[in-house]
Parts: sequence; C-alpha cells; structure tokens
Amino acid sequence: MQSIKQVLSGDSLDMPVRIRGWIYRTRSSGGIVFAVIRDSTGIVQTTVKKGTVSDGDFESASNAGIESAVEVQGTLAEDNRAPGGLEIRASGFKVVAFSEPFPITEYQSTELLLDQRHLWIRSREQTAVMRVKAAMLRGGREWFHENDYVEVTPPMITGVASEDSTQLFQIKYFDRIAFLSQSAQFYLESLIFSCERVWTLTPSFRAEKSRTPRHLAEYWHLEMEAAWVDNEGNMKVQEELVAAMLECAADECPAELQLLGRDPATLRKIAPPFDRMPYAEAMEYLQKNGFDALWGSDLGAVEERALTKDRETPLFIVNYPKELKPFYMKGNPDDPRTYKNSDLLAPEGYGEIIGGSERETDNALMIERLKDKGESLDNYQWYLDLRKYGSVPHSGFGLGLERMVTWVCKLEHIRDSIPFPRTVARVYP
RNA sequence: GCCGUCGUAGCUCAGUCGGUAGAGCGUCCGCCUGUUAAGCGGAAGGUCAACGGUUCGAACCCGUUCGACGGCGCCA
Repeated sequence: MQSIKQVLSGDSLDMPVRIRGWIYRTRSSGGIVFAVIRDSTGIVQTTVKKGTVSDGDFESASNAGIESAVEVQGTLAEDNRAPGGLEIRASGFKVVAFSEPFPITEYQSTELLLDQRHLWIRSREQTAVMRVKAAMLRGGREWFHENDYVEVTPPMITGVASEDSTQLFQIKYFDRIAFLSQSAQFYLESLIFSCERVWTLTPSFRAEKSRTPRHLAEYWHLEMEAAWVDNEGNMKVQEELVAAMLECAADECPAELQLLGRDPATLRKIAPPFDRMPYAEAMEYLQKNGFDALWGSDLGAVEERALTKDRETPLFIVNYPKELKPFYMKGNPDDPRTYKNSDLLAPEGYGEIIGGSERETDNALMIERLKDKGESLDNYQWYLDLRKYGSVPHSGFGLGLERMVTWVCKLEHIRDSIPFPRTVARVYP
C-alpha cells in the first residue's frame, strides 16, 4: 500500500501501484468510471474500465458515491486527459464501505459547513491547515528545546483570574466554584524559580462575547516565561520563535501553503529582528493617516490593520500606556506613563498574535494597582508570594496559536484554523 | 453588550402587484468507453423557521419569538 503522494512523486510510472482512500469526485461514462481518490497526502484520478476489471469491481466503482472508502490497485500512467497529468488505470477496485450521499456538495453556506464541521474537516483546505499548524508547532517545540526551555504542564482549572474576571468560564468544582484557565502565566511565573526558562501549550478559555473573525472562546495558547530576561530579551525570543515556526511550516508544507494561497517564500523572508514601534509613535502615525488616535486609546482592529496592511514582516508595538494593560507589567523608567511591554502584530493586517511584557517585581506597586482596579487581594496572595522569596527580573508572553495560523494560512476567519471552533454561538458539533 | 443582514425541496437560490410552490445541483431509474464537481431523457422530493394578527385570500403586509451569519467593542 502506498500513499498518493508517494505514488505521484516517486518513480512509479508504468509500475503497479496500490492505494486506499476516499472518493473525492466520481463521474461515469457508460463503460468507464473516473473516480478521483483522496487520502491524507493528496488526490489522484483512477480510471475503471468495464472488461479491464471484474464485473463485480466495475459495479462497485459505478455505485460508489463521494466519500466511499475504497482500495484500488492498478498501473500509474501518464495521460494529459487526467487532472495533474497522471492517473491510475485500475485492475482492481474494492469498496471498503459505501458512503451515503454526502451532505456537503458543490454549493455550501457557512451555516451548513459549521453544522457539518465533523465532515467538512475532510476538505483539502482544512487538511492543509491542520498540517501547517502541526509543522508550526513542531518548529516552535524544537526552538524551545534547542534554547533550553522546559515544557511544563500548568493546570487548566483555576481559582484565580489573571485578566478581567467577567471573561471567565465558571465551572462546578465539587462543592464550590472554579474557573477554566484563560492564561497559564501565573503558574509559569511560579515555575521559573526552579526551571528558569519554561514554556507550555494549553487551551485557554475566554467567555468574552466577541463576535469577530479573530476570536474563539477556546483557543490554543503558547506561553513562555523566563528568568533574567528583560523586555528586549523577551521580544528576541518572540521573533526567533515565530521565525522558527514559519521556517518549519515553509519547509514541511510548501504544497499545503500553496493550496491555501500562501507563497512559502514570503514566510521564509521573515527573519529577526522585527521592527519595534513605540505606542506613542504608532499614535502619531495613525493621526497622520486620519485616525482619531488620542493618547490612552487602545489599538482596535481598524488601527492594527492600518499599521500593518502594507508590511510583509511582523511589527512590535512597545510601551503601552499603563491604563490599557494589566497590573503585573513592569513600569517603564524612561516614560513612567507606560509599561515595558510589547504586542506583536502580524503583517498584512492580520492583527495581534502575541502579547508580552517584562513582569513587575515590586509587590507594593502591584498591590496599589490591584486596589485601584477594585480587585480583592485574597485571590492574588500566592502570586504576590513569588516576589517575596528571591524575586528576579523576568518576562514572558502568550501567543494565540490560531491567530498565527489564520495569518500564515491566509484565512478569512479564525474558526478555520481549528477543527472544532468554539464561538459564542456554537458548541456543536 | 451594541449595530446590521438573512431563514422557501437534502444543498444553493428565484419567487413580479397579496391570487393553487419554481430552477439548478444532489438522490433514484434509463442511455453513454476519456470524464475534468461531464452530457442526454425521466421520476421522486415542500409544516415557505415558529406562533399570532390583517385580509375573501399571506412565502409575500404587521407583531413576537427562535436560529444563523456579518460588523463593532474587549482580547491572544
């Protein structure tokens, strides 16, 4: 048994081959059936002629509809009438399982594709996205390994909010209430005192009622935290990691990227260092371009698009005003109105993919900020402990994996970057 | 939370002025030995999202509800 990719790329011409997979398209013309077969690696046309195969096999081929599981043996032949110029001329055609009429046909609405998600993920586009995502993850994991980071496993059930607590999913936890994690950051910060450099990949849950092409209620969060690293060092990690993920995707999935409309060469060109633009400068740029960009206002989707739509490489926006960011970021001595933090914006207008900062080490400052926000200190006691016992400068960030995939795969909506998207309006299938 | 669009055959949609419900694709049957999500002939397939109202008469006008999608804000 061979994969379709092996059959098409090897030296199988005029040789006997055997494949198995699912019928992708089928047409018949009396005594000849054209069945295009799909497996996880590609598609190829097979031709089944009456008289060339057994009558039973011919009847099977005639009756098998789209998505029927089949096993075909035959000879690979060159033929310019075949899509792609190669086809398998069958000597045997076995149906492993006939398919009922497939619900997804030529015309599809968004609603149908979401309702039939468990079937739609068989599509070539979705398959390509999954492979690109896997390659990106492998590139990232290897980069962390080569740079002496320890992969750790924080909890996903938590009793404390690291962001706005209205955005947490509540769960029943025995006889009390707990929350689904929206960030592993506090746990990673705890772990740097032993491992020094840690990273993790976990699901994060956000109960924001966001209805946009950039939000999921459940997404995969790639987070890193490292001791002895300042904000600039934090950005170096980000750009090297992103470049490593892009390189692996370009190396392992050139065909998948092409299918999705992404030229792998544009990814290979992206190398550190990425441009750094202070928040203040970004606001000036926006004002010159007709935006009402006042100091202290956040960058919305439109602003992020304006800043990056003509760029081919990601852009760091650094030193945001304190009122826009959470309490645990390190103050910026060069401009006390701001933090030592960065957001990384994807190019081509795809928006924010990473948020990170150097962390505050002064408990008094953090307590003051929490009180200003009206937060109860009780939830943060263990976190504040971390600054009492040998606190060190440290930094970290969180990367929204699906946001990065959306950019890399040129997707219109983040839901296509994950097989079973969880959004405000949908938990099925 | 706010703004907007849409619910008609399995799917994608049309449906004029309020007057007995339409097409293409898919399915089923028949024909076809080079098709490119083929072609030709035939058949089956409908709670017009739900409920209420106006009217002699409602897919169409009005109201309510439900569902889906698009956008904003917030975030990764």
